[in-house]
Amino acid sequence: MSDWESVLASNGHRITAPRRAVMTVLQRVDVPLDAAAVLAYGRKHHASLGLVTVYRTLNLFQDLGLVRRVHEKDGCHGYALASPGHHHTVVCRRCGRAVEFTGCEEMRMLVRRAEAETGFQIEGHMLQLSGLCRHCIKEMRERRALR
Amino acid sequence: MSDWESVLASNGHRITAPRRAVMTVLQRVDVPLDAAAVLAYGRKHHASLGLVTVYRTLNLFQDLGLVRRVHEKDGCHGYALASPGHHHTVVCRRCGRAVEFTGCEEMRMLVRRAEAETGFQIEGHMLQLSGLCRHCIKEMRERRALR
DNA sequence: TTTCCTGCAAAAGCTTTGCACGCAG
DNA sequence: CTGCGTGCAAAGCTTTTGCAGGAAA
Repeated sequence: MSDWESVLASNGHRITAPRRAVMTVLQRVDVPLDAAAVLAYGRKHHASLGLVTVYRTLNLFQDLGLVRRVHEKDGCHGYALASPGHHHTVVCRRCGRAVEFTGCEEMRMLVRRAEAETGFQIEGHMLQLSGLCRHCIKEMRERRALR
Repeated sequence: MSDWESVLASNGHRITAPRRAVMTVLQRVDVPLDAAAVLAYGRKHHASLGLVTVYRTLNLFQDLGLVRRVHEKDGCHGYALASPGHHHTVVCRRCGRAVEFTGCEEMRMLVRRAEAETGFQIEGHMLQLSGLCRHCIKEMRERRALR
């Protein structure tokens, strides 16, 4: 039984074909997908998959912490696999690839300053970096070389 | 002519009553508001304000950098006034108040590490802190004292 | 006067609900 | 066997588009 399956089972949820299909899609694609995209890819694994089930499954997975919403400048409805625990996302501005990384000790000073400046008692943060992924850096370099 | 009015004017947009109403609302409230909320408050300043105009105005203001979308765990459709330039938001998890603060020199090390770990060439970031505002800290302290 | 802007109505998306059937446990 | 999970249809929301009248510059 894989990791996510035991999370489901131990919370009293069943392992079903649609849920497997959704999880497979998210595991194989590292770009955040919206519900419609999960449906499209998911049907390759479970032909009768329905959009409603995709929504319900994504919501369930999100509640269980298996999946995470990725916020983009516009329309923040992307879902991506979530590694357990606190972590951050790096999104490629060109192709949309999203990679996670952990650790944020470096932010301690910043948080302290923000508390002093705003009077807030800070408990958490959401950090998302954006830039170009390895792949796109290479492609842009090659394209430039052609000229 | 106030600051935001010159931004509009210099970009070839007109200063109108609905736009003034929307801007007034955002200037007076420091909680991120969605379109419906802007409409409700805005009607106190311009009774005939319509929802469609609110959407169009918020989109325009966003394009001009006058207004900024605030992302929340669920439903990221809050709009708040944006100070010019790069800055971050601190949101109160209890009352929703949002305050901005600037500066992120402290993140340089983190960004460097993320680049090394992910292979991305990082260009920007979106940071949002959450916690309790001064106001809510006080209220919770008082409530606890009552028991 | 000339456009741009507005508000209404309607369309277009996106997400959730209701319900009967089917399958996991 | 039981009852959770599924898929369809339809409802519910949020956001955008089309259009004619009205106001800013």
